[in-house]
Amino acid sequence: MFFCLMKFSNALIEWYHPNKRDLPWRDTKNPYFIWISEIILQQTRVQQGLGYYMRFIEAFPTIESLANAPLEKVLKCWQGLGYYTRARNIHLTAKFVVDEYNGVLPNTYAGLLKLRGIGDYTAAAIASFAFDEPVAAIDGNVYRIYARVFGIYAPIDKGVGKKIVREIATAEFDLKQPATFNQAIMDLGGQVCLPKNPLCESCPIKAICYAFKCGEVASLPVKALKTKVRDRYFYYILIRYGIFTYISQRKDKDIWHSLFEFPLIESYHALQPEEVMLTSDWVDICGNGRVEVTYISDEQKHLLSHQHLFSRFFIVEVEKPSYLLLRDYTKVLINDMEEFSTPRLIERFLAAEPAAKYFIKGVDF
DNA sequence: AAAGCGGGGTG
DNA sequence: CACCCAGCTTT
Repeated sequence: MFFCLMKFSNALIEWYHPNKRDLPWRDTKNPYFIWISEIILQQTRVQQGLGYYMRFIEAFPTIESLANAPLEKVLKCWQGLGYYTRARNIHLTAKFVVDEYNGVLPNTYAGLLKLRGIGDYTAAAIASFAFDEPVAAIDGNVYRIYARVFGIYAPIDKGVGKKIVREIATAEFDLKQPATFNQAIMDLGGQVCLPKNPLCESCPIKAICYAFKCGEVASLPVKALKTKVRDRYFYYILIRYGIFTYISQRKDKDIWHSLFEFPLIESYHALQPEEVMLTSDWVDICGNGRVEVTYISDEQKHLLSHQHLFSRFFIVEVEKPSYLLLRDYTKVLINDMEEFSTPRLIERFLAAEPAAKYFIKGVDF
């Protein structure tokens, strides 16, 4: 048994040294950089996170610079990455650490775990990478690898399966090289033990892998939870009031918390453009004065993992802003829109030809 | 324990 | 189309 336990780590780390990915957050022991990288990489592929990481530490090279920045600047840096609560929490925690801990991040798993936005995995990752604390970091890769290697059929997205994997991960963990072991097993998951069509022939631990030996690779790991997808219909009103438009910031308990958007009419079933323009919301937003609709976009389909959004953009010139716009929305220069963090859906429309022609530059009549 | 939260890559 | 990604927080 002991022999078997040692073999896992040895084979893994022997594979890792010549095959490790060269990633910028691996060149440092700076806890701040490692923390930022781990938050960015939550539910995010390394390839997608790389550019964001480089831009983020360029914009906020120290925890103090992050703490002192306005939230809007942090969100703008996060634009397009998704799970925007991460950006809010990273900012909250930076301020907290600067105020309460003199700018020094906790140097233990237990201390890190108390911070907002840092859960079990992230605390273990930072503690092992930055401080060499011997604690197993268990992410999606690790669940998959142990479920396959040890033939765990308990769903890894439920309590029992997680508990079993945690026990195995603790037993297999290499106490002598915490950082290397955690990096190595995640690299194996990211490069070899892939969710679909894993490269088993190139795997350093295929000889001890239950799933490989029993032909169960495609059936493991087991997942129980299904995310159900909801349809929503978004109709955005891009007001043109001279060189100004109106925007608002999204509330919590919904998608895109804290991001900026145009006045929105939401429906739970599809509406034709004419129907949108007959709603009371339309009247409230556009007012009773002279209104000219200069552009109506095609329906844009925007897919989130848990919602399907069907949306349309209306560009509307108004003579004077409605009471609702004055009361509930912020007047901004159209040319300043790029300063605000917006959902990808809006970012894309603003970057497209119709917006430039009908909204940003205006219409010649 | 389960649901909610983005966006993009991949087969 | 479904599934998944260096998960966390709230309910």
